[in-house]
Amino acid sequence: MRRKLTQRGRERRDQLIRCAAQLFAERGYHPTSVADIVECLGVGKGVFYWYFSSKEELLSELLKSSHLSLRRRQQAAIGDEPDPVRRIELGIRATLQWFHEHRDYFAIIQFAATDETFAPVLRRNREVALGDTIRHLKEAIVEGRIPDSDPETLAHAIHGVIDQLTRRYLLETNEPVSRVADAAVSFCLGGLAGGLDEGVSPVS
Amino acid sequence: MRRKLTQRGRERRDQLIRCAAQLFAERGYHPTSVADIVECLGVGKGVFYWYFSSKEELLSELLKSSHLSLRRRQQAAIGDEPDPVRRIELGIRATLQWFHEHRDYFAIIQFAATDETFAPVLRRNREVALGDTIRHLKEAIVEGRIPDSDPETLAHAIHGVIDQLTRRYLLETNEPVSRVADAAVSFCLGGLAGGLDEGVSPVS
Amino acid sequence: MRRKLTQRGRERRDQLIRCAAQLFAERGYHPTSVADIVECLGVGKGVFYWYFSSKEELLSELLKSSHLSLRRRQQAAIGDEPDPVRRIELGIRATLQWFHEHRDYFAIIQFAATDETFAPVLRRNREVALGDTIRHLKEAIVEGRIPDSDPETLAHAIHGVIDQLTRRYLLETNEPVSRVADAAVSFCLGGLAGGLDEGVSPVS
Amino acid sequence: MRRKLTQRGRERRDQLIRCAAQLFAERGYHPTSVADIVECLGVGKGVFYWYFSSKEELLSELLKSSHLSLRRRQQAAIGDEPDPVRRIELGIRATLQWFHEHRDYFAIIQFAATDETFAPVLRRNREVALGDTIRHLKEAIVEGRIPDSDPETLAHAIHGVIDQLTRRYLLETNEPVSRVADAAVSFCLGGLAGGLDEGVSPVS
DNA sequence: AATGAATGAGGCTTCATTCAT
DNA sequence: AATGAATGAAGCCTCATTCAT
Repeated sequence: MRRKLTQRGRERRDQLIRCAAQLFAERGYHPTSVADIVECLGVGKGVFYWYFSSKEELLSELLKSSHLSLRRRQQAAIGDEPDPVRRIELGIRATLQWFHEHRDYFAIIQFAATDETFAPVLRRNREVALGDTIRHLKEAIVEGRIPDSDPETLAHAIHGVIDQLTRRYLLETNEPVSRVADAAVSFCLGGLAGGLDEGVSPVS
Repeated sequence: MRRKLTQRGRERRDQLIRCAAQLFAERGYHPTSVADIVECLGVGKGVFYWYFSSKEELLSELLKSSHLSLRRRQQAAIGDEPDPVRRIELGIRATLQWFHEHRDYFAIIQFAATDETFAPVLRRNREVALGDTIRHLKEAIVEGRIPDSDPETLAHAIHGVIDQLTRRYLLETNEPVSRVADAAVSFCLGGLAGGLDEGVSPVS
Repeated sequence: MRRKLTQRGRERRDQLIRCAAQLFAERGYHPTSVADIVECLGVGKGVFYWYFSSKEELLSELLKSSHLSLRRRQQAAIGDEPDPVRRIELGIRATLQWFHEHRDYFAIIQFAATDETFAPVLRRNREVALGDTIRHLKEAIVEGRIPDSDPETLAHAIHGVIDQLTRRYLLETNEPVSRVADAAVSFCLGGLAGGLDEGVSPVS
Repeated sequence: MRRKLTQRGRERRDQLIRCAAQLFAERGYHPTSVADIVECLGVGKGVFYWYFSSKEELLSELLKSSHLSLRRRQQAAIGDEPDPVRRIELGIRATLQWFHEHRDYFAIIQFAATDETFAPVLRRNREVALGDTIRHLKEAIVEGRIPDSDPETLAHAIHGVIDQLTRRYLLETNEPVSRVADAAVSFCLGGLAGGLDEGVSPVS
């Protein structure tokens, strides 16, 4: 399937992914037909199968590229910040910001997670994402910034908080990102006891 | 669609829900056909539509009844515990225990959350679940047990942690429930700083 | 299938026919299910098959009994009127009156006429109805009251006029029966040239 | 559903309508399945839904196009005949001739008239057909060719005669068209009193 | 007489995918 | 690269009918 695409070709491909993302987000993956996708671009069905070998492949590609995009954003936000706890905080904020700008992807990822077909891609994505967080956590533990406990579990917990707050406050209601980010950071760093802990100042 | 059902009828209905739950969990809602469901019971297709007006209705009923079951478990676990923070902890542990025993439901709920069709039911379920948690949180704040911050947000964060740890350690790997529960409780009460905080002892 | 029915049995049977007639008229024969029919009576499906061996049989019975009812009305209206032309007129008026009171049957008969399954019953009914009209016509020709032409054709034409005017003015609009009857009689007796011909006075 | 069709496409569409017409006429609308229709063309089931959005739509289209065809025939037959009574006669003859050549459509229209679903299309068709007849009748009344009475009612009566005689003599028996047409014209112009009225000679 | 339950063929429609042009 | 057309398996659901009680 790997094709060498011309400039125009790459654009078409992206258009297809974008259209699909919107439709998948609105109606779900299964209820969206290939016909819907190409119709939304006003082209024939052949176009779809020129760029993707199947509907599944399209979603897989979408998942991969969106994850790449999110990760780039996180890395840009973190830069070369030396403090690992601060890096975690910056990562959380960047993630929320990214989801705020790409609401469509949230529902799609959520769905893909329920379908064995896409498990491999998602598994890989999550491995990477967790790896990033775990790296920071380990360093923080080594530096004595946070108590010594299982970093993998902590990473999962952090991602859980982000997921839930994203869903609720970025998608359902329309809270400003910074407020949600403050809450997420606060909870992750201090739990119920946290509040806006002084020791961990918000991004200034 | 409300029908007067005989004893036998009610049993059949439950069998259908159970079969469906298993198949939905294994393959997903859309990929599971009504034919699959009745075949798994060895009955004719008409049986399905005698008890449910559509596949959608079956899932809605499933979501409602599983939520009821989970909530009963939580209430039983909490009993008349006077300490609100302790009630939260007991709720978290009961929830994890329940999901451990009803792994099937997790994936199904996860999927339903991605499909607008089931939004109404899930919304109601979540409203109730959050309401329970929020009640404890408010009391805890009043009693000065935890700092004064938005209880709704805290409740969401707690649920997010539970979700994620459930998915990871109860479904994917096979951690003992108590260990996962300890981690969840610890993170929720103390965040990254938490560890197994002394002030909040695990269920003994 | 012929069963000896108790008094109560005969009533149930009639109730079923009446319910069915109403539903058939509203939605059509095929789109009305046996389930609909028994539900409209609030009884189980067994009842239906106790009185009728099939849905087809019900419609056949309905067609037979309604035809009988119409014919009785015509005979009552005609009484022992000696003038054959007048008898035709009285028959036309009685027919319109009957359809006015049994609008439901019109659509049903109309439908049955399009389905080979019911052709035999309808054929018989029509044979009888035509026979009645033809008898009057022949007598009228013999008596020189109307010119000598094919009475069968004339009978068909008369029935066509009645059909059409019934459909239009008794079912779609809500003209008073007498007015429609006047028009039908006038057209049948005098054609376009007719008007309200003096020689043939309306029922007084 | 409007699609841009190629030449080949338009042909397929017509083939489908023709096949359907034949089957509907033979077995009736409901008893004919989409599967029957495509099988009769030897194509896949998808083809049907490429050209029509539903079985209902197919019948509606069929009703519209057949009505158009009949009307064209009538207009061609009437030409620029100046005498309105003569125009009516020519119209009657053309109609009978058309039905003689398109027997299939008669049963279908008859059925459609019994199903509320198709009422809108048929209503429109009939409105048009009646309008044509009424126009001639009004002119005839103005010119004093026929007595002053309600033209709408007269038009209905005429159509009723045509219907009935068509059904009987063109479909059930196999009378020559001209003889049936003579009878229809005669009855419409002169009623029972008519006979083959001298004043209105048959088409010569 | 009557009921709730069950049957299973068959109906309409969708849709991922392929193909000729 | 792209299109309109075609495929046909499969999906959801209906329904006349039968059966055990």
